[in-house]
Amino acid sequence: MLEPRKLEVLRAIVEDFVSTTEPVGSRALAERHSLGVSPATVRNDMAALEDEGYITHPHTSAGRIPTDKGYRLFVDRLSSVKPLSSAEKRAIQSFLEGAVDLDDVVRRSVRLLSQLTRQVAVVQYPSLSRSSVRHLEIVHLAPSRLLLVLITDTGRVEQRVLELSATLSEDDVAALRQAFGSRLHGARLVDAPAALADLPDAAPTAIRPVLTSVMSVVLETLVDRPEERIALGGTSHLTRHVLDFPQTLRPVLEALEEQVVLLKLLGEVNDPSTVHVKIGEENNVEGLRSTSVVTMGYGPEGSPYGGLGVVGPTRMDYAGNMGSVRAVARYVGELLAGA
Amino acid sequence: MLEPRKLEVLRAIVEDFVSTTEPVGSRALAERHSLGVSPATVRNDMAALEDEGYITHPHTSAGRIPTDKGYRLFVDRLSSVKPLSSAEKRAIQSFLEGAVDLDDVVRRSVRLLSQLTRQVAVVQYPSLSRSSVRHLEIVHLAPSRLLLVLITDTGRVEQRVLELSATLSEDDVAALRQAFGSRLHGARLVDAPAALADLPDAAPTAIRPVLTSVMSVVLETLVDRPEERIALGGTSHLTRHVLDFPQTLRPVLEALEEQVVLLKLLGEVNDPSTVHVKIGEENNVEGLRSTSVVTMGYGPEGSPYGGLGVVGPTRMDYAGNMGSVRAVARYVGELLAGA
DNA sequence: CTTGGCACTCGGTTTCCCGGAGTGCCAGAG
DNA sequence: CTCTGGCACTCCGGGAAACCGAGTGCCAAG
Repeated sequence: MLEPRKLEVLRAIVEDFVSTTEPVGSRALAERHSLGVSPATVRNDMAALEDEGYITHPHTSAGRIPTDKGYRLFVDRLSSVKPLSSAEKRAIQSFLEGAVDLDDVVRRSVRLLSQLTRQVAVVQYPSLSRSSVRHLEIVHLAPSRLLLVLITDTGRVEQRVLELSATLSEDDVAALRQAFGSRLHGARLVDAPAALADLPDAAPTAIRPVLTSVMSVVLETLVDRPEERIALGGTSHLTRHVLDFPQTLRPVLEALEEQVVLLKLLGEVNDPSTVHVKIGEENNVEGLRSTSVVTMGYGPEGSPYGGLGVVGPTRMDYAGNMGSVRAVARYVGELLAGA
Repeated sequence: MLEPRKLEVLRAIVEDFVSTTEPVGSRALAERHSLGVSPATVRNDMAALEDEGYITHPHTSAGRIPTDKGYRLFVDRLSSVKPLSSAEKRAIQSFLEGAVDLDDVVRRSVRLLSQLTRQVAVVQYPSLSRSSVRHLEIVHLAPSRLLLVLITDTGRVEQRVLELSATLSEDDVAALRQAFGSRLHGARLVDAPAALADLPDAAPTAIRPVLTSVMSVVLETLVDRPEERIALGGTSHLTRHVLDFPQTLRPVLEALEEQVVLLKLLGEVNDPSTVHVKIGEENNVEGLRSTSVVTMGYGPEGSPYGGLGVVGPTRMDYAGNMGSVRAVARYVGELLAGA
């Protein structure tokens, strides 16, 4: 069942099919890969592989193509992540370093990934909930109007305007600024509620009512609205694979337009230690059942900022795409950590 | 050449073709539209319309389809913008009002437009260069590190971190804040250079070097980087029209991925007084030559915030799409003006 | 100017046929 | 027991031929 030659045959089938898009037959296979055996022998192995579910027939008199299970085995045991050339690495680095702000980093990453892999690229903005507060600014727009600006360590900025029932003096605002600033600075967003717990009691009674209403908005912004954003690019690459998507690419495009779906995709496994691959039916997302998804988290291990990856036909260059995803994830992680 | 009946025939052809996607013949046309004449007469008119370039033949024995020129005439003279139902209007309003910040407004507009029109929707973020400063905040992150946060009247936020060679005291920062704040508050971004012109001279010599370097970054952020952003959605609708795009939809998707292209599209005519339509070859953008684009500016007349619109096959429901685009543009304009 | 009639064109569909690629199986050799 | 060559069989894909029908252009008459 795991005889080396059969594995070798499977590898050959995957490689040939990925590069030619055509079902591969025993003769061609025996010729192109120096397996040292005759087509007939290959046929026997193929039959066995088919019995075990690694490959199929589109129809009787056609060559074989890998099944999802076949790809899975290929990814797990037969291929390794392909490192990028040093030229590519340099290109990535310099392209990413040209970014002026977080938005730019994300946009560039998307472009980079989709160009490297020639697939659809997906990049999640650094998650709010896992970041910490670099700065919380409270701006006094008008007597009863405040603007909160939250800046995280990953460069993300969130802002909120809030209308108060009372009017405030500059001193009041300064007091608020001080109260929140001292408690939140450097704190992780998830820890915000704890950090602020004693605030109402500690504050001067005069501003207490205002303070609590500001506090609720602050907490809401920091914690309750883990509104995650996603950037997407390279969808035109999908059209190259029209043949690969039986029911046309409609459902795929639809799925990709759903932020929620993408978040689920990247959220399921976004640990920055290794690349993850979901193949075909393994995807829990209806509509992406005919695609494969290669993802990886970026940022510090254990508390990643977010995830990124590519989506393409199951017939994809796994080794290469995994290499690109890994490389980009690492650079983005470093870049944001250093920012 | 402009006899009413011939125009009527053209209208009928456009309407039928748009709704059926099939070349329309003289018989069907005479039946379905009560023109009061026989198919033979219609044929004569059709021949004339063809001579004048408003319609064509895909092949000898097929019905007629409108040319770009035909659609143009149709849009200009034969159809009027279709107002939305009041239910639709209410839906738009309530959906847009639910937005919590600018990003959300834009995202919702895209979604709204693409759902209303069932086409690809494009929305430009409020242009920086045409907005004015609501607030410029200078935050003292570290002794020699400042964070600038610019908030415009349309709710857009831009931020920049800058490293200084000198270290600053809190008082210095307060002075900077005061210097910039007083001059910029409420100023239009384009007027920023003028507003700041006298600043170096007026400032205390102590902070002058710092001030000029801050100033250059401020100006760069405000003026030199009119980096416009675009949101896009509904691309899956394109797949419905695979038939309409001869060379597959590849080039269309590619064009849509280019921010620059989209900006050009929306930039060319984004005045908020009327809806604009570009049909097929009228588009200067290679790759969108087989599509039509319906656009409109939003915001105050004369100084719009930005533009929005939809992109679809030339065979589209012009009246309906124009109505939707206009309605959304108006609501978005009002919403941002009131913010 | 409009209309009915009519011959003609031509694309789309269906049917049929054939070649070729590829398989599965078997019997013999190592 | 494994590998190999041989061989019959399957079946897709493409090309040719035939057919159908929608639609046109034109003409002669109302």
